[in-house]
Amino acid sequence: MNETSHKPEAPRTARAEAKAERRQQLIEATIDCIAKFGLSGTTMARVTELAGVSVGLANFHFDSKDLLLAAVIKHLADEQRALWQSRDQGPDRSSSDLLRAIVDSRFHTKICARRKLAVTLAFDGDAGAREIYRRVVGDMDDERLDASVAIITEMIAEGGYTGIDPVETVLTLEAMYDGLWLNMLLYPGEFRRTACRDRAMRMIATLFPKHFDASPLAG
Amino acid sequence: MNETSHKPEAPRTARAEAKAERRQQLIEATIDCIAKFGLSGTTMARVTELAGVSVGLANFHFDSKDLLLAAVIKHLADEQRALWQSRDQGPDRSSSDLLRAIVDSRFHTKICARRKLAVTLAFDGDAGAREIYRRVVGDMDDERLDASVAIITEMIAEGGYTGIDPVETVLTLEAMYDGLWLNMLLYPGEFRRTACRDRAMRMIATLFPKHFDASPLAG
DNA sequence: GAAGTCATTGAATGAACATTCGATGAATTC
DNA sequence: GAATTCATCGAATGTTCATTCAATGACTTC
Repeated sequence: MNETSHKPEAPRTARAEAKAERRQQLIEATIDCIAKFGLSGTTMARVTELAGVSVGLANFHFDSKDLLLAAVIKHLADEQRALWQSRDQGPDRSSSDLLRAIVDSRFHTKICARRKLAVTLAFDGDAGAREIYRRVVGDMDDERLDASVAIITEMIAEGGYTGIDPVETVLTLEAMYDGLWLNMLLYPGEFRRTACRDRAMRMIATLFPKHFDASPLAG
Repeated sequence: MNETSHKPEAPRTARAEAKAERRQQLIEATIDCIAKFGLSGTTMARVTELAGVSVGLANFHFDSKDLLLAAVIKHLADEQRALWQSRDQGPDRSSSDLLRAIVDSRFHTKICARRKLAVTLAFDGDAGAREIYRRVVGDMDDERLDASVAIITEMIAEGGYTGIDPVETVLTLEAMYDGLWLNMLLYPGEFRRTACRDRAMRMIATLFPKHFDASPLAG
């Protein structure tokens, strides 16, 4: 009512607000459904039952199951992007601080919630859904990769490490993060969030001993 | 006919042999189907169409879709186990050789074929299928983990590395292998099998410089 | 407060699904 | 070579799925 913003996403009326909430509610229900039953066990009936609404409503809000799934991915990707970009980027931050911030955002509580890991990896693992997934998430992955490469390039220059290829190193590290995610999902008992984050940092410290005081894995 | 073996799996008649081949053929078709359409897009109709047989036949040989999928997992697991156990374990092999053999078997051509990676990770990613998967594969994972821990424990003793926890290190390395698998599947262009194997070895060399001559990442 | 728009329902629709089964002919046994 | 067991087919069955739609009432606009 009192809002005259140009932003299209700003809800102006009570109805628009309720609509956004409904969409959100359905997205959350879909996340829970995928986490519990897998992508192959996720049906409109189950999703809407979890959300406590009728089957028709989901199609009213998202037009089709595919678009609902795309909205779920987008929601997760937006959350990750927001978390990653909100990291402190002040001009006085050292390269090692920046790298640590990337690791921290990768292993943030919000991101590593079991239900969300389950969804992310479900899309990674399903050939059919992978296409939708990559369209929505690909850009962010590239952004983050570029940022990591820049940071590591700087660290190499600072530390005088020789024989290290920045791109190569970043790809290996990203693979390790992904692998830790997978293991958190598969073996939640042995792979706790903070332990995984520390594991990743320890590996980094071993690679760049001059940037990270103690190298707990090797000393 | 001429065979009087006690082994139940030894085909005695032409019929039994043909039956085993049919089963194998259906398993291969299922692998291709999962790789192409994902677990959620894998139907009995599609599988049997790929195999060029009727729908009824798959149920005749495997009783149900679930049992067919279990047979697929078992087939893949057996292949991995065979490859891993066939590594040279002569008494004169050094600890570093043994560790290298484990990495080699993890990144063997047969294992890293795209269609097989797709299946393995599809089961990892699907909440519903994960249960079947773990029942079949869990044991082998544990075996391999224990073997790795033993090797690394020996390497630590030999090299006098301090502050390294063997279990911790093995879990991190296994996570890295898994992550590299995932990336081979997701980005086959950037992540080639041999490059990934080398990446893993380079990381290991960095951790255990006394056991692996050059440490190509850091020197 | 009247007119119009929007959110919601649940039953209806038709496609796709896993599984069953009788029929058929080929391989095996005696 | 007759009897029997087995592998294969494809149509039939009953279920579950995503999607549609007419009906309803609540909210918004004027």
